[in-house]
Parts: sequence; structure tokens; C-alpha cells
Amino acid sequence: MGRRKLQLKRIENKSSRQVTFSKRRGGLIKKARELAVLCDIDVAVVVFSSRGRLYEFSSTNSLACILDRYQRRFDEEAVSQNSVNAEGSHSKYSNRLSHAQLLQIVQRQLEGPNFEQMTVADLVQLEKQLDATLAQTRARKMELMMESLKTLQEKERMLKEEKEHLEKELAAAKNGQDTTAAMTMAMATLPLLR
Amino acid sequence: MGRRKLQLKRIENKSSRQVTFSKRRGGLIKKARELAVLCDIDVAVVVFSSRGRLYEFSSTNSLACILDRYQRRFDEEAVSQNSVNAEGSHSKYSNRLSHAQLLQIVQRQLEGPNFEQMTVADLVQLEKQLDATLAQTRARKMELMMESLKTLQEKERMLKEEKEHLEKELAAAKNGQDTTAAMTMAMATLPLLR
DNA sequence: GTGACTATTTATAAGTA
DNA sequence: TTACTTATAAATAGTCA
Repeated sequence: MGRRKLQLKRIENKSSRQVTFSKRRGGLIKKARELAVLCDIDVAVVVFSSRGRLYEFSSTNSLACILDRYQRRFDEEAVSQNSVNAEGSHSKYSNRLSHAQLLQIVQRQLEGPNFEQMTVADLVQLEKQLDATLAQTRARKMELMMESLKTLQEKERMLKEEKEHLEKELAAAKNGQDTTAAMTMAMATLPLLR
Repeated sequence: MGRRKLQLKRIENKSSRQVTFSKRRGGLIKKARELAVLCDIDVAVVVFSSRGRLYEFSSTNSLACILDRYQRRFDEEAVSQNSVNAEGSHSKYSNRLSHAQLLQIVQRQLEGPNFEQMTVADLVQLEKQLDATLAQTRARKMELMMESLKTLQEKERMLKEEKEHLEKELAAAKNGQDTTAAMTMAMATLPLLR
């Protein structure tokens, strides 16, 4: 949909790829929002730009928490597969080494020319750093998931309240219907209605 | 884009909401794929239907793996959170060393008389074991929390359904009340009742 | 890296089978 | 349900500022 039809393949021109990225990213997120609203469901979209920037949309808070983990690069898989090479300095945890980075360092030391100089103390140091980093990661993960759980529990509580209220209203309304039935019978006995 | 313009709000008619969901879900995922290909980037889309079903698109394998965890049932072998540390020969991971055990070994090696004999390779081996153990623990924790989230989402879904049902019933009952009112008026006009 | 401006292509709401 | 069809609304490619 544009002045001409596009082939479904990487746009080679860099600047028009950038423009298309910006436009379509907006379009995608708009559509995600519409889908969520129109159909009353939960939708999440995650977009990584080529320079590692993250754009996301999420129709619910709990999903937002879950998806935030992608950005924070806390997921082990994401860390080992994507961000070791990237600089990832936009994270407030950038001063810590990632798990994967530590492993890489160990690996390099093993294969390097001077691995004989690597002392046990050095490695223990690495080990400790690794441990601290992982503890941090686990703690943050925990925090995020606890947040999610809280949100969901709150939702559940409110829905239950709503349900109770509706049930009361319904009971009251049903009484009204009984009256109707009684009246119908009463009227049937009236000669004028025959 | 259709025969007429839609308001951006929940579609009340259930069947057309369902149809719209199906169509727009497809459209959203198609657009996500196009964006990923045209701009050569990573995109992920997650959609929860109102009945808790999950639809997802991911341009990369790693994200797909992460998202798959939401959907997957974890009713395989139940590995308790503690079994890694426990002597536990009942776990299939019992041959792995615990994190604490590994640290202890490293510590002992450091303080021991023959720590000079501890090679880098040995430590890397320990490092790897440690890594595997921690990964296992994290994965299991994740599984358990995801299960909780899933359960809560399911609960939410069912409560929503119940609520809708109650609302319908209530509406019907209210109609009944209108009938009552009409009858009351009708009876008031009958001479015999005076 | 945006913000308009259109000519076109796409997506899709209703309708139909 | 599920699948087509079609009239219309939306998105957007190319372009300039």
C-alpha cells in the first residue's frame, strides 16, 4: 500500500529502510492496540531495532512486566544469544558482567596464549562476580514476576467482587419475576379477562 | 477499512467480535512478519484470546523459545525447587553438583596444600557444572512461576465469563420486571380491583 | 531522524453461500 | 461454524520540505 508494491524482502536502501521501519512500527503497534480494544483481549508486541533499541506495546500491566525482561536482557537465552556482542549500555545494570560474558572470558583465558598465568584466585574472582551477577538477575526476575502475580491477584479479587454484586442484583430481579407470575395467575381468575 | 468505520471500542456482538479477532490477529502477525523481513529486525507478537489461548509470532528462534514457555504445560517430571541442593538421587540432575558445593570445592582448592595443581581446565569444568546447575534451578523456578501466572490468568478468564453470563441473565430478568410494571398498570384499570 | 502529501496497495466489515 | 466476495476504510511508498 503505497506508490508501488514492495517485494517481501529486506529493503536495501538504508534510509528508506529506516523510514519504513518507523512508519510500520507505528502501524503495527496501532493495530495491536486496536485488536486488544476491539476484541477485549491481551496483546503484546516487541520490536528490536537493528541497533538494539526496544519498542514494545502491551495491553496489560502483567504482560508488560514479563516483556520488560526482554529489554533488561535478563533472560538467559536472550543474553547469551543476542546481547553479548551488543554494548547494552542503556541498562542500568551495564556495569555488571553478564553470565555469558563471564563464560566468554573464562573461555578466552583457556584458549589464549597466557592461560598459564591465570591463577586460581583470578578464577575465584570471576566465579564470585558471576555469582553476584546471577543473584542480581534472579532477584530482579523474582521482583518482576511477583509484581505480575500481585496484579493478577488484584484483578481476580475485583472480578469476584463484581460477580457477587451482580448475583445480588440478579436475585433481586428474579423476585420481580415471581411477582409477574403471581399476577398472571391472579389476572387469569378475573372474569373480565375472559 | 471495511464496509463501515468502526468505533475503537469493544465489539459487543460476540460472533462478530470472534470473526474480527480471527481476521485482525492474522493481519497483525502478517504485518509483524513483513516488518521483520523488510527492515531486517526482530519482532515478536503475543496474543492471548479471551479463552486463554495463546497465539504468537516471533521472527527469531530465541524469542520463540521464551514465549513458548507460556503455553507449554509443565506436567512432566516434578522437580522440587530444593532437590538440586538435596542429596536427592531421585532427581535426574542428582549427578550435578550444587552451587554451594562447587563454591566449597573451589574454596578448599584455594586454601588446600595442592591448589597449585588445580588447572584452569579443572576450574572451567567446575564453572560449566555450576552454570548448568544454576540454569536448571532458574528454569525450574521459571516454570513454577509461569504455572502460577497461567493459573491466575485462567481464573481471570473464567471469572470474566461468569460475569458476562450473569450480566445477560440480569438483563433478561430486568425485562421480566418491565412486564410486571405493565401488568400492574393494566390491573389498575380494572374496575373489579378497586 | 520526523512531518505532510497523495496515489496506490492492503486490510477488513459486512454480506453471501 | 467456515469460506468467499466486495465495497470501503486504512496503511503506507515515494517524495519533498
